[in-house]
Amino acid sequence: MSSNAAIARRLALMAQMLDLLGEDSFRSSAHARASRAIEDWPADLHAIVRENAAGDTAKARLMEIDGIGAKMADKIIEFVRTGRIAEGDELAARVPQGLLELLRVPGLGPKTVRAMWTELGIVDVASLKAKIADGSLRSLPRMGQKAVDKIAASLDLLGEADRRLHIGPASVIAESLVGLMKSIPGVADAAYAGSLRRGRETVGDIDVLVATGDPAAARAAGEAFRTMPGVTTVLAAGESKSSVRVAVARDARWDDGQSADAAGGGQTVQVDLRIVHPDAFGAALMYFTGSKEHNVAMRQRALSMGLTLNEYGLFPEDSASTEPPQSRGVRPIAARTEQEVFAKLGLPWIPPELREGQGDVASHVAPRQIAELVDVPHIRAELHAHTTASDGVLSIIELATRAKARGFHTIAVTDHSRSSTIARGLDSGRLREHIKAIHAARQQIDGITILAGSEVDILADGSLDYDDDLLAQLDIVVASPHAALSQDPATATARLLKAIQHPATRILGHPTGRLVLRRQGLEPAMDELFAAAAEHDVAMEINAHWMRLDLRDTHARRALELGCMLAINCDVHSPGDYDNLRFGVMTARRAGAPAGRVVNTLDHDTLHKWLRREVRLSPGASEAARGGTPAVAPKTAPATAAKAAKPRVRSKKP
DNA sequence: GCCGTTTTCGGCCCGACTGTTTTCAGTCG
Repeated sequence: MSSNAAIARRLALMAQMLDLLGEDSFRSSAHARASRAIEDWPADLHAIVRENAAGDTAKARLMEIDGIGAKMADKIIEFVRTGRIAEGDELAARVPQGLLELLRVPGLGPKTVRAMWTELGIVDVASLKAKIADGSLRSLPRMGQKAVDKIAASLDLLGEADRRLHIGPASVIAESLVGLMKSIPGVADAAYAGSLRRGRETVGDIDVLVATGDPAAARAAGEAFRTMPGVTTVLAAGESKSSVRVAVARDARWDDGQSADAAGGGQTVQVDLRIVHPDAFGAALMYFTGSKEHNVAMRQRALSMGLTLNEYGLFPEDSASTEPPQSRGVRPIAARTEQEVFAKLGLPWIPPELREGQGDVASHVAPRQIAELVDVPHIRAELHAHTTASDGVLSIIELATRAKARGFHTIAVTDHSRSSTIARGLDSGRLREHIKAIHAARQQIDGITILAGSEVDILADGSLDYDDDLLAQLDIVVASPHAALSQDPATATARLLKAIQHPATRILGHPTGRLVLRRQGLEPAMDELFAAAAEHDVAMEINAHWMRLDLRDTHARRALELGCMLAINCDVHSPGDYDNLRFGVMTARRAGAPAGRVVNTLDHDTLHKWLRREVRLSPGASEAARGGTPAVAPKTAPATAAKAAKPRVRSKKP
């Protein structure tokens, strides 16, 4: 767990314990909000506290984060210095820790769990099961047999509900469902929303929106949704909202048997369907895309303009009425498209990837920066691909043909180096032959340049896996860590720095080696890597495979701030891997990356000059700051290099 | 516990669904 995640988790637990104790709910939500703010914060809070040894400086820096006030900053500092938060320990002493597990049961919230605890002495899953068995759970207020049955069923699925799903398989489910909905007569439109649309690397559920003004079509859509293939449970079935759980297909390449649960069953994911009128589709899409923080900020912005915003549209605010405007027949000012709602709020259309509530609604998101954000059509080259020579399934020609069909001008063949024995890495002799084969393939296909490269292992000591003479013969070297991924941070930092400094290295491939939801990977000092990469003009890769997404969004944002170039590569092993490009692009967009900072968007000549080190592209930290990237700065720039990049979003206390 | 172009006190987003109720509390997103 990264250090920010540890702090975030502690504060989230405190929020839950406050709830269970029946304390002020706003105090609880303040802790929950702080937790979310920290979890997504791009800079390492431990570093901020350590680097600002004077307590007041660290505190001031922390308080620049939206949602962190004086007391929360003190708690963070205390946690960094001692590994504990005294107030959290006191709460933990008052709350049976088994109750926290109960909060994860779908349908059980703090009020109910608190009642179970105080009325019936339930303190954990076991005692809850006992009270269900002896029938005493029914004695709680508003606790009927149906509710008891539901809780009993949920208990069996405990742990499943909060398992997150990779963006790759989630997209497959969402897109097939959107297709199904659009095929229903009378359905005007359908789209997925939620964290999937924002391009988060994992999602907790899938939200799909259907637009229709026809009640019969609405009923048909709901029915089709609840009976589609893969549905294991129907959780809710209303007129405008249904929820189901759907079985997730397993992925052969990454399936190591661990994804099945103890009972041998597969993973499921919750899918929510909302049916709205076409006239309100934009407002609904906006609402269900989130994030929660973004929505709160948007609503607050609306209120400050004398308007009120909900999933039915943007309305004039009428504080005299308690009934919502759409129920009173008030016509919305804007509702049909997202664009018009943003416009009426005086904002440019903010791409979903930037709607994380980190200042995106505040005034400093410039239309120009949004326009410059990298997008899939900008990508003109794939610089990390494998063939049958190592662990790919395509030949050189097949690889190039598919790249050309996508409109790419360059494809780099980068098979594994000799130390990656499991991936059939090439020894020096095979690599020499492979280079010849690539040169021969060039003669067989027009309209695309095939580069002879290698994905060279960064060995545990930071040296590269071939000798310098051989490396010098390659058109491109992607240097990547594959083994020794449990090194301590200091060793990992030195290792990767050495690889960046090697004159042959052009791209640092999947820099941490993490696998999403599977493996933590290396935890080097990212700022040091990015500074070195900017200096040596090495591009930092965003590996687009949904299992890797390495660099992750927050790291990529930091890399841009420190003046690095990025590379977005599919790490192609099979034909379908080219389709992962969008996940890498979304990750880059979440980092605020302009197309001009991604080497894969370069025209042919510039790219090849860069590969030959005839031009330098990395702007470096000071230039990057002047360039105003990334598109959305956090509330304040998290560390020194970016401090000059942006004015503060808004100053808090003087 | 946080926050401020209504503010340093008094607010804090808003609606659907469920299951339990004859009008609503709790959960969820």
